[in-house]
Amino acid sequence: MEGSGRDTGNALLFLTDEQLRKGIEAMFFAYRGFTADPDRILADIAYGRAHHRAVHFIHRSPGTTVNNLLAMLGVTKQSLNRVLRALVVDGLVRNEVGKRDKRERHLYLTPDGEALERQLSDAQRDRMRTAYRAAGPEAVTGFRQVLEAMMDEDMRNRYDALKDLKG
Amino acid sequence: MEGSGRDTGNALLFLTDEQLRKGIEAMFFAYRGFTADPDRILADIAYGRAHHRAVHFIHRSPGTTVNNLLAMLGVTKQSLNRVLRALVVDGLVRNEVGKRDKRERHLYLTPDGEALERQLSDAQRDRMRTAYRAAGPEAVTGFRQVLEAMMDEDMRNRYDALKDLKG
DNA sequence: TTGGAATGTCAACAAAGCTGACGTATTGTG
DNA sequence: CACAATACGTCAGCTTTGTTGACATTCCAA
Repeated sequence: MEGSGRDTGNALLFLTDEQLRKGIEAMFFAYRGFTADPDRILADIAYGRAHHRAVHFIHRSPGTTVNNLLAMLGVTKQSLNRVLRALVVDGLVRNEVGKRDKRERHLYLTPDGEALERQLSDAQRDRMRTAYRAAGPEAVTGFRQVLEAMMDEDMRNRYDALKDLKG
Repeated sequence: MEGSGRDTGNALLFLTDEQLRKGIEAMFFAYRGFTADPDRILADIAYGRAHHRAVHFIHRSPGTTVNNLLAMLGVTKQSLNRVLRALVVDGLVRNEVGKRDKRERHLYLTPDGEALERQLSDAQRDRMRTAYRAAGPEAVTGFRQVLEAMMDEDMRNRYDALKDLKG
């Protein structure tokens, strides 16, 4: 129960149930905002969040396989397949048989797919940028620290794997 | 383009697309963790996240009306009604006709409902506490600042309205 | 008092998750 | 080589949770 040292008795006041509850509610309402802008765009073209996620991660790692994507998203292949099929039919995703291993299908965004990805991520980044700017660099560091500490072990692994790509 | 003053040219490096993308992905994976523990509990009793949200907000403002709850959750009344009906049938929520306005139904958790709420929020708070402790008080402040800046106007109003209840 | 607004319920449907089963092509192994 | 394992796709059917539309009840104000 002894804190960082220089503080006396109330060093852990930020861990009270009240503070934690506020964090929980902030997380709930903020996530709404986080998805609101892409959701609006997607609704117009009869797509949903599942399509957004697929497009996002294919953009992040072009040539990824269906299995990789499955592991990223944490859904069943049946669920992903439904979404992926629509994206391929609509010409947003290209589906290439593996050269080394012909069982694998490598996924790429078509130019149209890239355009949609940009539209979606621009909207989401705009909101993020506004929030970051309002809060300032130190706040952003804390924001990221708490989020990373909140992830499950395997989620953090997926998150870290993405960082290695370009970050 | 001139920043806080003491920084020179790269004061806004935290606003690069790369940084924003990391924030977006952190938000995605962290939200998974955020809901994971309650989801596990709920799956055992054949409930979902919608039930959790209803129970949470009824607990927060006992006696609230269906309309209040609707505004909080941002779903249609038909969607909420289904969830609410199940909770009432199962004896977790009590449904009281308004005294002043008989059109309104005031919602309260029964003792069983309170017990479930405690079980769910304990699980969620535990994860939050662990994350908060790992990140430290300054990080938590930043975390909350960014989240609040990320909310839509009306979401922030709802969030603020809850803060006023107990502070 | 009567018509409109507010509140809540019932019915039907859609998106997106799930399980289970099965088929097919390909790869790796005993 | 024969056979098991892997990667992917698909069909069928179910659940949760969102949506619209139609409708009953209640309140309030013109």
